[in-house]
Amino acid sequence: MAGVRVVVVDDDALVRAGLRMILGGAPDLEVVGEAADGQEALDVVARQLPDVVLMDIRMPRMDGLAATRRLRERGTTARIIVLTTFDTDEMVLTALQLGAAGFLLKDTPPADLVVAVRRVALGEPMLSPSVTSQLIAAVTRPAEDGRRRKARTLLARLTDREREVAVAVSDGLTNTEIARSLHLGVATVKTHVGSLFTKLEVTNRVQVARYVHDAADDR
Amino acid sequence: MAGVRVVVVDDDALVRAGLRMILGGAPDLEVVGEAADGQEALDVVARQLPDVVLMDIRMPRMDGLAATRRLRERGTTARIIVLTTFDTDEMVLTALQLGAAGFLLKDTPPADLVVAVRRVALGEPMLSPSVTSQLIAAVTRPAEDGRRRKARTLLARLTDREREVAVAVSDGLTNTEIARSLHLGVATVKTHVGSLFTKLEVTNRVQVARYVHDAADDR
DNA sequence: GACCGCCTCCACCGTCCGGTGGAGGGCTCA
DNA sequence: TGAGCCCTCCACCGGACGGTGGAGGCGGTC
Repeated sequence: MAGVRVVVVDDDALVRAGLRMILGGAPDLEVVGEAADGQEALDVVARQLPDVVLMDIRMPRMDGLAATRRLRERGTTARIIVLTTFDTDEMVLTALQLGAAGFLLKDTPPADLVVAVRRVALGEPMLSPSVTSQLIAAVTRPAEDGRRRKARTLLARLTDREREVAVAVSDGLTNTEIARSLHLGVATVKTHVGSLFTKLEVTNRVQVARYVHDAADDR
Repeated sequence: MAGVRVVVVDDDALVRAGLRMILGGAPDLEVVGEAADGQEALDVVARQLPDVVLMDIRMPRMDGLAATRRLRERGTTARIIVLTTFDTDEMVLTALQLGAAGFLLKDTPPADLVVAVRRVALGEPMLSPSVTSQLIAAVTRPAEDGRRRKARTLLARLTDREREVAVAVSDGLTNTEIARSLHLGVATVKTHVGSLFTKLEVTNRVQVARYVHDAADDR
């Protein structure tokens, strides 16, 4: 198969040279371009259409995150690996939300860097261990959990039909609207809603909505 | 340095044998115990005090997730790698919340498996690429955001009093209860609620609750 | 001082909601 | 073949909700 075409973006010429040397050592990788800031990066990527972009964050003119956003907006097919010295929570989440496929620290061993480029080129993600840890921490977040778990367990006790009705209720539909949307009689809907009140131990539909939101609510 | 002591937990003897062979091939790894279900795992881990536990999920008697929870509750120092064939969203999150240090699919190449055990022994996390992807997806979630922003801006347009009422409404209080809790007449509450409907462009209080939840909702 | 927005409250009225007590059919499982 | 659960639907009723059109006071601003 053809080699993986890589563009290196970093404001430090030494870093670029280092990366070029590391990646050049792998026969299946080819550095097809360099850029010293985000602005240049946009041009080079547009010209070279690389498979992978190694993108520093801290750069003059346009930083790596902004450049990543721009590239994504332009519908680039290049996978972007953000490469930086620091890994603040903010940055990691932002970068991933902007569509970065990888997030590596600059202390990544050369061999791992090569592996990362290959993997990302194949569409797999690649994160440094500490970044993975942050992600886990962000996802785990035991907060709220009490209420959320309670909501989940209570909702789990509902029958399928009741759960459908509960969701409809929490969407703000009236009984009549729910009946229409589920192809039921209004009386049936009322029965289900009544069961919801009993099972969830609430007295009105807003509280049902609370449960549904708590249970679903993101994390 | 001393070798990494590993316990293998899987109900399939063939799988255990395979893992033993793979890990045994690495001079710095040593399989010091096996278990065929979660219950056994607790015993073996207590006796061997391994550095790393490779834990299958689907097992009779006690599954891997329950065993992981138990081990953590007992304050084990062993790092646990969950090893499974499937990676449903639920499982991944649950496992990580229970304190698993790794989550690998059973199709992980032997070499990667060895690397994973070493890394986890050092306290680093190790996830299969597809698991990492799920995590990123869970964290990214660009959805909601639009709705959330909209909710925030609309709520910002409310007067202070209206916002108080909106919150009360979203807590599931009736107009009468809101009146009592804010020391107002019921008529006043009704007026405010009416304004809420107009300003938020909704027709009932459940939808008001949605806005409040969307705007406040955690992250 | 006149205007304007916010807060407070009132009356009226139709609709929807929530509570109660049913009934019949389908399903599974003992 | 019952018993038990779920789903479907009915009737009745009081109270809560939602819509409309007000009124008065209070604090700003032009």
